[in-house]
Amino acid sequence: MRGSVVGMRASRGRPPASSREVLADAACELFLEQGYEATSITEIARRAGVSRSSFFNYFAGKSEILWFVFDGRIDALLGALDDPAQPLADALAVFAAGEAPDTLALAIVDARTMGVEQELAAGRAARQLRIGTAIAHRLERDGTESVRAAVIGAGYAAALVTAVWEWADRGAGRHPLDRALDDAIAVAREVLSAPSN
Amino acid sequence: MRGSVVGMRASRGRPPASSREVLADAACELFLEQGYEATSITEIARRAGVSRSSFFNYFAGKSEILWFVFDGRIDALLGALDDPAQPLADALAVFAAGEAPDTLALAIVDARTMGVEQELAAGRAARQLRIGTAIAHRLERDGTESVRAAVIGAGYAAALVTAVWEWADRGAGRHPLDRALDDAIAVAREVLSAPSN
DNA sequence: CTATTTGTTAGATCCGGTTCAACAAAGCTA
DNA sequence: TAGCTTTGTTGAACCGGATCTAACAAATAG
Repeated sequence: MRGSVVGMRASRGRPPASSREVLADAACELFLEQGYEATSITEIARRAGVSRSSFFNYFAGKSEILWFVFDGRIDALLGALDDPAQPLADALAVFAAGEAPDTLALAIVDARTMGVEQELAAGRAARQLRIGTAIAHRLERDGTESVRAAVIGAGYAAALVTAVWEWADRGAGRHPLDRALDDAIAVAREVLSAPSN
Repeated sequence: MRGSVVGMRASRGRPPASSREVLADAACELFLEQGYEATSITEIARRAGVSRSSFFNYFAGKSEILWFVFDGRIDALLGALDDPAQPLADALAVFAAGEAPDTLALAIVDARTMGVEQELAAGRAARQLRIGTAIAHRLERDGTESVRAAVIGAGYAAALVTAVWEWADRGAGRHPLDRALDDAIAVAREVLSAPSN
């Protein structure tokens, strides 16, 4: 059974000895056992059976373990926002449809036992701002004044991220994320519908 | 001329050999000369005539040099929001009236030459989220549903922070900050005035 | 003068992150 | 089969931010 991971390897070169999944699983185990801060990258790599150096071939840093799925959604959203033909509502729908951010949900639920509250707050802030400014840029490009655009963008961003948090807090598996996101978007649209969008 | 800094020292013990101001000035000089990342805490301390260890008696970290004035305003805002008697509008006015965040303004204007864009983005995100969630909590306490509260809070927060950025970009000294903030708050209030606040 | 309080300092230590050169395993081509 | 290229792993050194601690210094109160 060669090329074990998924399908056949198409490319040349030495095959990877591990995968993001393996690393992420090992990391989440350790986070639950000892907490996020107390777990060093060296330990994660050791448990995953990989060298510390190799860890950085899979993740740019420790925090990325929590965020990489979520960040994938954000990238998709930003791509959709860049397309002038696609209306804002459709771009937001793009964000709502995507892979479920499991590692993030785990971190949110077990934030206390993981001691990951600091990182979660900082990471959430960075993502929310990224989403908000992207939407704001789009609105500015379409002619909206800058402060107004910032307010609207931040509002939608807060709706999306808050929805993800509430979804995770309710037990990520039990309810579909896309529903929660659609509802949140609807609320935001209602609140943000002052004279001229 | 004893107890040089400000007034007489009331308390016992060894008097401080330096001050936040001295450290901050030395740091800003170095940031402008070599950039933010390239300037180590050791260098800052050396230029200020203080040991590296001592630096941490004045600032919790390198980034705090940029943010401590701004953070003071945020703390004031959060305190005002905690007072149930004080209406939201008044609390926002509290934020608008305060010391001018000079180190931050410098960093914003010279972000490129300082190479401080990363830190500015991350720090801004953290502050904007902090403001936004504080306002949202206040609204929730007053009976607003959570997603709606998050949207409104994030909107006001974005307005405030965006206003500070635009004020700095225009050359912090040339225009009064409080005016810019009042205008931004007005825009936010207008955008966020959907059915039921 | 002594005790207490406050602050400074050097040093060790830890960890995240970067960089680099050496090595290993695969496919491709002859 | 023998190289060559590509891709990936590994160890080691290095840097800087941050924490901690014990020793030292300077002021005041009694």
